[in-house]
Amino acid sequence: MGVTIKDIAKAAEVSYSTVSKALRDSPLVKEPTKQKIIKIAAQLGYQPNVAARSLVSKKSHTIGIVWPTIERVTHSALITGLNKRLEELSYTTLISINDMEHAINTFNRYQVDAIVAFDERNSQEPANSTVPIITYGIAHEESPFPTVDVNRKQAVRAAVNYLTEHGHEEITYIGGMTKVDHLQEEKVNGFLEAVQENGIAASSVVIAVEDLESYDGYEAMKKVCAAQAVPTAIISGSHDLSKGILRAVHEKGLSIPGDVSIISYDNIPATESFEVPLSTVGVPLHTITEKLADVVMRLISEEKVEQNIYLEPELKITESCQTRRRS
Amino acid sequence: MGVTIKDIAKAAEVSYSTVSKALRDSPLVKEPTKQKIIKIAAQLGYQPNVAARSLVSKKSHTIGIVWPTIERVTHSALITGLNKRLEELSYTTLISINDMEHAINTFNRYQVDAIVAFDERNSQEPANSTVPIITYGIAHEESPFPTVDVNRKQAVRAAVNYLTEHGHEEITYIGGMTKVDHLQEEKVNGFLEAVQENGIAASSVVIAVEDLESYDGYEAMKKVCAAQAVPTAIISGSHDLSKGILRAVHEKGLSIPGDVSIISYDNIPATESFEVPLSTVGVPLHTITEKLADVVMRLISEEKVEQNIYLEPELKITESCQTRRRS
DNA sequence: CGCTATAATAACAACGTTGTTATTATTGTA
DNA sequence: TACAATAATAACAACGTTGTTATTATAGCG
Repeated sequence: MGVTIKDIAKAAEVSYSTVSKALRDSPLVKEPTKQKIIKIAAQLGYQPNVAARSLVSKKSHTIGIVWPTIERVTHSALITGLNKRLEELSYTTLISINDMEHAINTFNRYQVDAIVAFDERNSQEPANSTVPIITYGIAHEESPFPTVDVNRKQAVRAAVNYLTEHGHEEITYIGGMTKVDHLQEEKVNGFLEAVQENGIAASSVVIAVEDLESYDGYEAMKKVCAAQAVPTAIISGSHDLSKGILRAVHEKGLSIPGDVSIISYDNIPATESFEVPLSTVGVPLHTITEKLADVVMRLISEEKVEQNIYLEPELKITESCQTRRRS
Repeated sequence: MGVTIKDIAKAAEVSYSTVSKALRDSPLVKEPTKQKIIKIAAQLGYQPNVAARSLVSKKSHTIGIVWPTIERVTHSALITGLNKRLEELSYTTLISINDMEHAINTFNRYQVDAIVAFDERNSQEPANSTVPIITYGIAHEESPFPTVDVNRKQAVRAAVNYLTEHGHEEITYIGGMTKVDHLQEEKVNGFLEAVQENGIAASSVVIAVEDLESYDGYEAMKKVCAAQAVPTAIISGSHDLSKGILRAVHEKGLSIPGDVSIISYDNIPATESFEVPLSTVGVPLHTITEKLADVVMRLISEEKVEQNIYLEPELKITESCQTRRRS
């Protein structure tokens, strides 16, 4: 029951090949004819059949996204953003929440033009995909695919450096520490390296949290407050953790930044809606999606792409930080 | 560079139409020939081209899911489950995180066989889709589409009834109450109706929470504990809220079910991993996805489908509830 | 052995679109 | 006015697959 170019051709009293050209805005069609055809197409509610189109063009104008961990909220905003950006570039996204191999099979059938994989454990085997694949996560040389990587280590280092330069000598990092999640591990490593280099390793602490939920931050911060020596600055490993940390600070009656300065790692916007607008360090979400879409487009047009693409984090300081007098 | 049936035909020295039949397991092909073709197809890593297939069959074997609110975690498990079920039925899902209208246009181009909409505010206008649409949410007669609805009101009523029958006379409901979210409102209404009918309206309380996160439950429960008269039973509006409620109870040193009985609304599994396995009332996730997939299949094969399909909740009582002696 | 009935395979048209080639209409120029 | 050059449109093939029809190979039987 779908409207095809043949229906339009009949209505406009031209051949269907003329309709095809008119709708693709070809200069081979006279302007008035073109206008007439476009108008009729709109009236009939014509939607081009992607199957037919991709069959002949060998392009589907579709990007596959592998996202096996749909429950992880952190990535949701990322995918939403990427999807929006790709729509702007008139690509459609096909999201698969299966494992890599299964997803690639599906995507091959659909002849997607490229695949973006959010699978953390980027598989070592080259996974026989006929189309370019790009992964988001931790870059390493052996990866068979180009990778876009947020430089998390650098981000946390920047936060530590900033705080040290502003007189802080007791800094506590609250975040995930499981070896499994490399993304979290990188941040911790950045912290440890930086405090070492700045000579404040002795007075610096890492508090490991179970999960990255708001409540975990809350509990961790309560622990921190209970200790005899409260640090002068906190670095939080994620946006959600920061929410909990703020609650704990609030309950304890401490002031920010009077008693404690806080910098939160994140790449989500919306940190401004907090009671205290948080200082943050990380790559803006917009930058990541922009870059991912950009690389995908380059891969599709078969341009060369660097193996590892690092995005540099930005340090955004607000009133949640203040300079510390040496005591 | 993709492998087509013609490549297989050449390798197997048969015509391509024979290959097509062999791969679709047609009885028109002799068994040994069939086996040979299937083997070669596997060797070459053949994946049928969906574009070509759907062009000729007018079926895409693809289901579109409209999910504009990708950030809502609650639905994630639902979509993951639905996706898995549809895969079993050899359908692929196309998830769109755009608004209904935009999504329908995309889906029309892709010739999806049906659309499942998780958009809460199910639009009144019939949205000119050429394929059947089914919505998940609150059923009402005017909706232009068939709707699968969890009977939330009934669920909470069942919880209240159970508790009343077991001697509880002071019950508190903790949950969302904004008029905007009908899904939450229904539960509250169920509670209010039931306490009224059971004649315990005077001693029953509704605590409204801002959001449905774990922390909101925690805060609400702390408020409850602080009051002079602690209720003998709590009904929680969601799985996440329950997590926070349990923390608060734990902190306060109350025992479950000794001091307070708890029933949690939810349809997510994994409540068993809690310290105290919670009593729950709701429709099992599995039942919902099963039903949704079932209805979708019926719609595709053009069978008649009821306008509103109600799923009856199940009350699952564990050791988090106990009978209360009248004081 | 020769013929028909049937099994097995091959050839072909169609799905809706695009790019190329062929045809027809229009214009410019001597 | 006649003829080429060019503009506009139409016709056609192809993309990879499926369902239908046509052809060829095999078996059954008198």
